[in-house]
Amino acid sequence: MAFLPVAEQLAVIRRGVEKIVPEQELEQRLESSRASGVPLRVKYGIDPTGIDVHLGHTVPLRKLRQFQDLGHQAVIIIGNATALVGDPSGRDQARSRKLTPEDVERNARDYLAQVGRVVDLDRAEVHRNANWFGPMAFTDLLSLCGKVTVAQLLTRDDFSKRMAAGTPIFLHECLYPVMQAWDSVMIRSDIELGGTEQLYSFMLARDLQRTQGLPEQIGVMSPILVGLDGVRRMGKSLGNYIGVAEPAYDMMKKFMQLPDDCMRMYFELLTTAPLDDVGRLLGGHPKQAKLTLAKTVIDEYHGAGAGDEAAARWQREIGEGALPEDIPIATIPASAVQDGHISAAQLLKLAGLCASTSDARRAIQQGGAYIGDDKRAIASHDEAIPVSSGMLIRVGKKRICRLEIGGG
RNA sequence: GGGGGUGUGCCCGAGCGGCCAAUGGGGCCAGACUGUAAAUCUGGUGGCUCUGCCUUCACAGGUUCGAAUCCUGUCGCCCCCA
Repeated sequence: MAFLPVAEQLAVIRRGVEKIVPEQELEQRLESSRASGVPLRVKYGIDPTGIDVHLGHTVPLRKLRQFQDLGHQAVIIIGNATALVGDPSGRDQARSRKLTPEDVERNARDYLAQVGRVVDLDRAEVHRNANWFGPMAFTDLLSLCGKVTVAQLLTRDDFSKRMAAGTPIFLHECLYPVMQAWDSVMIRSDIELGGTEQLYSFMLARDLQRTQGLPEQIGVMSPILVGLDGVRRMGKSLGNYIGVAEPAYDMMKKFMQLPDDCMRMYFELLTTAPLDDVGRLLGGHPKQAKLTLAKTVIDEYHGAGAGDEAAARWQREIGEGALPEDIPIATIPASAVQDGHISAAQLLKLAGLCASTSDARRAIQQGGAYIGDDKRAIASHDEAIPVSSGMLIRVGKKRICRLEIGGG
């Protein structure tokens, strides 16, 4: 296939990209690729530790797809070697559940299935880095380490910060960037995609590629997508993410809770809407803009029309306070009911709306617990509530269930 | 190998023998307001058979009428020396 003129390619590539290093080389590389008709090899790697792909991951993934659509070769690295050692950033979790090779492989497959929603896997190369790290002898590893100095490692932002803060840095974590860089050597990447925090690893890859007599890769770095809290990066452990596999309505609810300030970034990184249009939209009512944002992204993952449908439901249930479509059923044992009554705090706890009776007492005391379709507030924790199957119980705005009185 | 620090509730961080279920901040929850945004205000944030009782301050022992606070040991982390 013929490549688009370089200027047009650059326009696509630059959108939503924070940093390209080295900037000038990208244009040259695109020129020579177009002249020779050889696609560039565009690398994106991830460790299959967790399995929920969220919108934060899709930022570089979308970029990868864009490169594919421009006719370049996507190369996905599954870090199944690195994943086995344990994720350096989540130390507590890494310790509590050690991943087995089987876990990692299952995660990898699961992960690829989700990635397929963004990237065209039929046109992508997929490599597992255990293929080259597995057979590597210890002496090979040593010689690889011989190419990197500790001072270099410490220039990394996160390491130096942790040094300063006195938090532990484990030796194997130091090897992470080295391994990642070696991946680039092995697959001969021309371009690597990732977040800006990857700068160090990307540059290290250039060093290693140079020593191996290979062309040096260019880093194309996306900004970090902030999560739903609008402050920290989107991440699974922070619980502030929207997963690509989530139901449309769940996505909708989460989008509508997004702080207004984040909308521009989300539009730029998660949609292809022309930025001029986005600017106009953001000039209007923020709620309208947010709806548009949500619908655009939801349509992408759930098909055209899914966004409108989710938005309509949101308007009904949240905007107008109608009852949710899917109210969970909470079963409480008949033995807990006496003469058709049960004490309020017990009820909330047994129904699973409150974690403990103490918690339930607090909720009631603060006027946040309601019963019945008319949302009557419960007055006191020891109030005897007449219960029957089918009655509604709620705590706050989000916790709701329908009661079912079971046997036993 | 030696020496010195440090370990508190979801997180950060006070407390350093009784008045400590433990100050403060963040987060989170509930109420008001609202666009289930932000900002703001109020209250809450170990458990229970709740005017009281029980279990918490790395872990295990000990000293005391009484310990998160003192002692001993174990473990983790940090720093310095070799």
